[in-house]
Order: sequence, then structure tokens, then C-alpha cells
Amino acid sequence: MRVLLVEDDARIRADVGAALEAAGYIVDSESDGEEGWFLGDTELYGAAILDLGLPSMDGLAMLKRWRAAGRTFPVLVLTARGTWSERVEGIDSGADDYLPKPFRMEELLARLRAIIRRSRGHSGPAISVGEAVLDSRQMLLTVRGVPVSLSPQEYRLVSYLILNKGRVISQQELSEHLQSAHFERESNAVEVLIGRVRRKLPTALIETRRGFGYLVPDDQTES
Amino acid sequence: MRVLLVEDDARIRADVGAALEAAGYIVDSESDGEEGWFLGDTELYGAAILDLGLPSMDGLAMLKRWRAAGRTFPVLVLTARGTWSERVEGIDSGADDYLPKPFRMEELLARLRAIIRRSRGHSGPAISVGEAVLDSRQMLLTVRGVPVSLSPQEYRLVSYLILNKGRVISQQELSEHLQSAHFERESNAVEVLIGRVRRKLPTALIETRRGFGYLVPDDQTES
DNA sequence: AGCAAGATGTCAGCACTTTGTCATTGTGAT
DNA sequence: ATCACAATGACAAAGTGCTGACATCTTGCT
Repeated sequence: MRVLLVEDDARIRADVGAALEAAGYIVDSESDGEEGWFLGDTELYGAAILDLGLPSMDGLAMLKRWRAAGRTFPVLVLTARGTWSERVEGIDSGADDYLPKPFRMEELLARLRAIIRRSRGHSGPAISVGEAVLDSRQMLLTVRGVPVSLSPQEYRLVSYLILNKGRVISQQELSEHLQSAHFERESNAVEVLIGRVRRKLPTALIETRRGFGYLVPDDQTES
Repeated sequence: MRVLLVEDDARIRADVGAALEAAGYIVDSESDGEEGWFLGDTELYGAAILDLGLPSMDGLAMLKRWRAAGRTFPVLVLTARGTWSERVEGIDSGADDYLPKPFRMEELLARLRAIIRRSRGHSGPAISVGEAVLDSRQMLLTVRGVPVSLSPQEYRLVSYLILNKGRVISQQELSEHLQSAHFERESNAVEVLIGRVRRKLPTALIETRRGFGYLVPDDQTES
């Protein structure tokens, strides 16, 4: 994990840098604000530690410019002047956490771990198979980038098949999973549903295994 | 936005609760740890504020049990005894931020805004989606630079949808976040509200996913 | 306090979609 | 060729969301 440290006080920079490296991070240390901003804008960091009182560019200004440019890595702000109004401003400028000087190194590391942990858990859960992409957050299936408009039942069907791609699913299992009360064998609701879905898809996504059920084949290629 | 407040000191509970409500949150106050844990485990909150020194269950234990159970709402921890070791433990237990007593109400609100914003994966004080910009500090929605006049309820609705942009929100979830008491499916209050908001917006911001809920689509930009 | 404007919830009606069923046609394995 | 299974088109019943009208509460102002 690469971490950017921007701090003008040489002593603190050395101490924090050493502690970070001891904790296993790869550290880029920078004393100048403008330089630091450039690094944060061009390199890929897992997190940044930023002192507010910097020469050549104000720390809050750096932060705002990063955020305005779409940089989303978590930022831990350090400051000597711990007035509450400045804290509020720092936090509202897009800082992920705030640490007043002086601080214990253990607390800095704990807060750094915390903001890194938090920044992780937010990648979209999307499953793709062939040309189709299933986004469960948007409840949306797209094929070749084109959204496919599905009814709830249709969506559940496709979703279940894609979630179980590479496995044959019996009509029995499907209709149970669609939790429609009718899973008598004399109903062909599943077949009808499959038909409707296929008509809406531009590609042949769902295969039939006559006598066994249906299948969305797993791609053997890439990832 | 619904917030859970667990704090045994009646005075602080009342003060913080009032400030939160004045800031537009819907607040569930609880004095007992066990009760508070149960609420946090069963209800849908946008955030929780948690006092560490609680009767019947330790605050850190609550937090750990929530995280172990997969509850991910952000938690702001309050404590009177601000030793750094306790801070470290709190943060590593899954707290999203820490606030030592005594504190300014403004700082509590700023930190709460920050952890809520972060938990949604955003870093700026204002969230923009398409031509709309939501400023949670001013409680103001602007579209193409023009402010939109919204009622409190309407604002909460839009705010929740924008905070959760890119995710489909069911009517169930929406109505739980819009008022303190849950109400049943035989009301179409949410639909009416959606209609009113749409009439006030110059653009089509809110999409309907028939059978699933509503969605403010995320812009397909940057990363 | 009293008034007026605004906010919020309920209801009924409408339009449209969804979904199961049935009858019929297609298809593949033996 | 046969036969069981699958696909399809048509239909009806139920479901879902949107809207305007209205009643009830709140809120702000004088």
C-alpha cells in the first residue's frame, strides 16, 4: 500500500515516515504543498496524510482541488491548530479523518487503517458473463452496454441463472426460487418466463438442457 | 435520514437528540445498551451515535457485535475518558469516528455528516449527480445552478436517493427513512411524494424501477 | 390568539405492466 | 415416426405506479 505524506516539519515527517514504513506501507514524503498536490493528482495512492499548515499551498486548498479533480483516496488531516471551527472546515472539505497534534503514533496508524478499510468496501458488485453485465445495486442487466428492461420476475430469473452460471438449473429449482406459489408440474410458468426474457435479450444467453433445465454458460475466457 | 442515538446520560441524550432533529434527522433515542444493540441490529439506520460508557452492555461490545453481524452503518463514538489507547481500540473495533466529551454540537454534526457522506463513498461536502447538486450543509438542492424549493419531507427523499445514487431503493426502505414510525404498504404516500418532487424538478432525476423501487442513476464518469 | 399559506397523508380513478394459464405449434432424442 | 418436453401467442386477472382532489395538520406571521 502506497501512502503519500505531506508535512513541512522535517522532524515529524521523518518520524511519521519511519513509523509508516515500519508498519509496512510504502511512503512518498513531501514537504512542499504544490509538489504534494501534484503527486496526489498523478500517482495512485491508497491514502494520504496531509498537514494543514503548509508552505506554497494551503492544505485545505490541496484537498479541495483533489476532490474537485475526482481523486477519492482517503485523506487524514493533521493540524497543530485544533480549533473546532477548523476541524469542521477540514472535515467538510472532504477529509476522511482529522488528527490534532500532538498525537500518538499508534493513534495515527489506527486512524489510517480505519480510513483505508472504509475506502475499500465500496466497489460495485457487478457480475459479467459473456456480453452481459448484471448490476445488483441498480437491479439492471446490460448487454453490450445496452440496458435491458426486465420485470421483477424476469430479473429474478436472470439474476439467479447468472449467479449460478455454469450450472444447470431445473425448472423445479427455478420456480421455487421465484417464490411464486405455483410450482406444480402442470404449470409452464417458467417456460413462459424464459421465453419472455429471451425475446428481450439481444443475445442467446440462456441455453436449454432438454429434460434437465436451463443454463447460462460460464465464459472460459479472460476475467 | 434515520439516526440511532445510544446514550445513558438523559441530559446529553435530550440535547443531542434535539440538535439532530433540528438538523433534519429522524432520531431514535435509547438509553440502554442491550436495547440499543437490538435496534441497530434490526432497523435500518443511516448512522449511529454511541456512548462508550453504557449500562447493560459495553459500547465497544455493541459495536463489535454489529460489525460481526454485518451491520455497516457508520458509527460515531462518544466518550468522556479520552485516553488514546481507548481511541485506538474504538477505531479498530469498527467505529467510523470518535468524539471526546465535551464537544461542540457543531462538531458533532460536522462529523456525523462526514461519516454519513463517507459511508456512501463520497468525499465532497456537496454531492452532484447529473445537473443536480445537493448541499447537505445548506440543505439545498440546485439543478443547473437554480435552487429547488423543497419541503422537508421532499428534501429528505431526494437527499436519501442522491446519497444512495446508483442503487435501487424500495418504497419500503424509503418510507422507513422518511418518518419515525413505519407505515404499511397500503399507503401510497411515497408515490405521492415522488410525484411532487418530480413536478418541482426541471429534469428527470428519479427513475422508477417498476416492482423494485426508485433510483437516481449514477453518472458514468471518472473513478 | 387568529389567520393564511404550506405541508402531508388519504383516497379513488386511470393507464399501463406483469404474470399465470391455456391452446397450439415446434423440436429433439430414441 | 413418435412422444415427451419446450417455445410461443393470446388472453384475462391482478398488480403497480401516477395523478388530481380533498381533508387535516403545521408553521409562520401579524
